[in-house]
Amino acid sequence: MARPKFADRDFLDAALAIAAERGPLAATVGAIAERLGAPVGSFYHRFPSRDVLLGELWLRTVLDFQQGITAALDAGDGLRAALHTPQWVRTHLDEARLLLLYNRDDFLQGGWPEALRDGVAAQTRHMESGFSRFARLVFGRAGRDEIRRAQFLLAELPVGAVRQHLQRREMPPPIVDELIRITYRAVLDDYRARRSR
Amino acid sequence: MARPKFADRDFLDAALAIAAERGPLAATVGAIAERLGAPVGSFYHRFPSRDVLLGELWLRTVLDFQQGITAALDAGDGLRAALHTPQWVRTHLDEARLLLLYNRDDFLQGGWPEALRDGVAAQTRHMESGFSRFARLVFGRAGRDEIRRAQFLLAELPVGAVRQHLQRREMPPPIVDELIRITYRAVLDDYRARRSR
DNA sequence: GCCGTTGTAGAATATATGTTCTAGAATATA
DNA sequence: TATATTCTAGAACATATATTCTACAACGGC
Repeated sequence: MARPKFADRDFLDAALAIAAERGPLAATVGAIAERLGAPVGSFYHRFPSRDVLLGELWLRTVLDFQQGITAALDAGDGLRAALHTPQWVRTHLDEARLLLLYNRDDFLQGGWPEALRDGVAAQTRHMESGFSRFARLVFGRAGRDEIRRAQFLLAELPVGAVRQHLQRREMPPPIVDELIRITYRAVLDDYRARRSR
Repeated sequence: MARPKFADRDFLDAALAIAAERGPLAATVGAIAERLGAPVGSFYHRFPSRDVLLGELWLRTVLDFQQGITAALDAGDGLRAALHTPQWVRTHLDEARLLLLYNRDDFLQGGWPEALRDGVAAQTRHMESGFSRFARLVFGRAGRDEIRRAQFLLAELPVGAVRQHLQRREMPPPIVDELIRITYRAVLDDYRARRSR
C-alpha cells in the first residue's frame, strides 16, 4: 500500500459541503478536489464517476434520515415519526438541504449508475413499507386512501413545513412542529369521523 | 422589416416543454433551438442570454399562477386561495412542474440577470403581501405567527400535497383537495381556540 | 427597382467540466 | 533491499454548451 492522504469519506463530505452551500450543480469534480486540496486523479482513484459519488452521498444521507422515522414507527409512535423531520433537520442542516431541497435525480448528470440501482430500489421499498406501517399503525389498515394520508403526514407535510427555512439556511422554529401536530391530529380525527359515519 | 418565422413566445414555450419534460437543465439553447427548428442565431437575436430566457419563463409562469390566488383573496375566500394550487396544477401540468418542482435560482446558471431583478423583487413583494392579506382575512391580524400560518396554508401545504403527483406527471387526485380542506379548517380552529384561552 | 432593416442560418469561438493518462512517491511484504 | 501495490499529482483530452460572428435573405419604404 501507500500513504492515503484522503479517504472516500473526505470526498463525500466535501461534496456535501459544496452542495449544501451552492447547490448540487456546484459540486463539480474540480470543486470537490480543490476544497480538499486533492488532485482530481485521487478522486478518480476512489470513485468511477461524479455520478457515483453524488449517488452515494444521496444514499448515505437518505438512509441516515429514514432511520429516525423507522425507529419512531418501531416504537409505535406515529406523531414522533412525523416530527422526526424538523428534528433531524435541526441537527443536519447541510444534509437536509441536499435531501429536501432538490429532487433525487436532479443532481445526477445521467441516470443512476448501475452500481447504485439496487441501493435506490431498496431505499424506495423501505420508504413505501414505512408508509404502510404508519397507515396500519394510525389508521388500522393500509388501503389506498390510508397510504395516501400516510404519505401526507409522514413526508409532504413535514418536508413542506421545513423547506422555507432550509432555503434560508436557518433552523426550523417551534411553530413548524406545532403546525405538524395540529395537522396530524386533524387528519386522524377526520379519518375516524369518516369511518364512524 | 423581414419575415419573422419565430416569436419570442415560441422560444419560451419550447423551453417550457423541454424543462417540464427533462428538467430545466435540459433546456439548453441548443435544445430549445432544435425543438423549434430554429438556428441559435435567432435565439440570440431575441434573448441576450439563456438566463434571461429562463428567468422570463419563470416570471411569466409565476405571475399566471399567483393571479388565481390573488383573485380568491380579492373575493375574501381563503379556502379557495389554498385550493387554487391543486386546481391550477390540473390545468397547467407543465408550468406547475417548472414552478413547483425546482427552486427559483436552481435553473439559472448565474444569478438573476439585472434586467429581471425588478420583476423578481416585485413578485416577491406581491407574494408577501398575499400572505399578509390572507392572514388578516382569516386570522384578523397579520403578526409574525399569523403570517407563518398563512405561508403554511397558502403555500407549503398545497405545494407539498401536490408535489408527488407532479413528479409522476399526473393530475392531483381529489384526496389532495380533501387534505388541504381538513388542514385548513384545523389550523383555523386551533388559532381561534388559542386566542380564546 | 434600390436600400436599409430585421431576422434567419449556422459556423466559429471560448469556456467549463468530466474523464483519462503518465509519472512518480510512499509503504508493505518478500 | 527489491518490488509490487496503492496513491498522489496534475497535465492532457474530449465533449457539451453558451455566446459571438459573418453571410445572406426577405420585406417595407423611397
